[in-house]
Amino acid sequence: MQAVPAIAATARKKPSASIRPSGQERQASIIAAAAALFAANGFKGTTTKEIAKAVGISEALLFKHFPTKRALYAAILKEKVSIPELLASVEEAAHKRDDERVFTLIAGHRIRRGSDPTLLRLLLFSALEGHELSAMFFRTQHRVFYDYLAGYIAQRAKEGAFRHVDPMLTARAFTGMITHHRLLHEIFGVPAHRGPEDSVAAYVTLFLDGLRAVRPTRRKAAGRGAP
Amino acid sequence: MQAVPAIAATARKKPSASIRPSGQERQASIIAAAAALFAANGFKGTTTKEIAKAVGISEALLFKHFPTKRALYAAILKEKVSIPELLASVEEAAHKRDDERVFTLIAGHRIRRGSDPTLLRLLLFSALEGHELSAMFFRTQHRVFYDYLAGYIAQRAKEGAFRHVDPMLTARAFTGMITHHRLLHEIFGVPAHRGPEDSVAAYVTLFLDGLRAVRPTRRKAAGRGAP
DNA sequence: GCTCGGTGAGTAACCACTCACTCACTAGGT
DNA sequence: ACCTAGTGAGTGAGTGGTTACTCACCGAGC
Repeated sequence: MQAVPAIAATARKKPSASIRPSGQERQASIIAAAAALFAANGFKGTTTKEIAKAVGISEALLFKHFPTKRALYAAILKEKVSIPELLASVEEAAHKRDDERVFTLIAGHRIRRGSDPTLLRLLLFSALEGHELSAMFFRTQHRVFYDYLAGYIAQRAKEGAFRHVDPMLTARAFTGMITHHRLLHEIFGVPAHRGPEDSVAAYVTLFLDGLRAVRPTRRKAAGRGAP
Repeated sequence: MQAVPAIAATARKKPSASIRPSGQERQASIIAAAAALFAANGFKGTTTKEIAKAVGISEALLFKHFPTKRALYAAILKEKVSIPELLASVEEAAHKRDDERVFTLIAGHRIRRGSDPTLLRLLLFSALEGHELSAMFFRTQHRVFYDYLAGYIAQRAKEGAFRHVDPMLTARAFTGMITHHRLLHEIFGVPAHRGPEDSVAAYVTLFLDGLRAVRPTRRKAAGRGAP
């Protein structure tokens, strides 16, 4: 719904001192404006006329840069959706067996990703609308992310530091804890309960303590009374 | 994308023994067919022509039953999205302080909800596309669900059974653990790791142990070696 | 003078929605 | 028993507006 007037303003027709932007500059400004619109309204909900207006150019020029609407959409997804660069620092922490740091790094990364509403909406829309690139992204993301975390959990369990849990289930559970909060807020409009970053420590502590806990002796119904 | 031929078949023109369906029956069959299409392709991605074809009637008749496409969509959301009936059994378990049962009931309910792809997609699409009813649903859902769970966690912490955690954060974390798994599978096409129901126990154990754990003595980097 | 950034004015297809109309059946008067 | 007026289910053939995309044509700078 929301337009992107800031971008359009940089490209207005000025009869005097006309610094005509190069093809690449134009392409970048088109992608920026279109990404915002696609994120807000989805692929079907966005018209090429709207995009052209937001950039400040004619529809015809839009089709000089991208042969079809779908090609523009694909270019945006390809640009926005990149494999994260977090693995180096995580691997270092993992080598040191610094569980807190491993989980904190991963949680922080997820929160940062989830806090970009444009990216979040773009990804959800593309998945729901069944765009091929979205499926590919998740396959890749899955490999570098969930598989790594699951592997770490399995290793720590073997070393006796964690309880014996299902590693992949646990990796997904941890990720879900983080992203659900962001999803509720960014997509469903539920008010944010805390600042995104200062909840990381709380999540990590809660989760790690669960992983490390020695199973308590079965004490069913410990303590009685109305809630 | 997928048509609903079964429904259409019941309403074909048969010169002999023509049992014309009543208005209410028609209305129900329209809602069923349209819900499947809206869930698959979203509001903007579904045409009234497609819906009429799926039901097996003319477009004109569709507009005799629902004044606009939007009204049909609203009727579907209103029907599909109902407040869950789970609170009675949960309250009983909560009164008995049966933590396992409280969390298991809630987890099971979330999984059952999340396992209906039509409902899940309908809800996500409507939230992304900004339909008013979706926001309302989540406000209601939030009250009866998250608030209750957070209240229970706070109470149990006060009684000394749980550690002192942020109750709302913890309630959302638990819910997120459950739904993320379903989201990955149903929306993003990540293969299911386990059957949905048999992961409940694993989640609950992991989470409850985290809540009950006595904070372990700080032991940074316990155990070394390559992963 | 030729390329490149840029456009106004289209076009065919598609969209939600309308209209004038048919058909099968029923209730009631005669 | 028969006519008839009414009713509700149902439709073919549109309507005006919108959509993605095209094309012939500019004007400025190298």
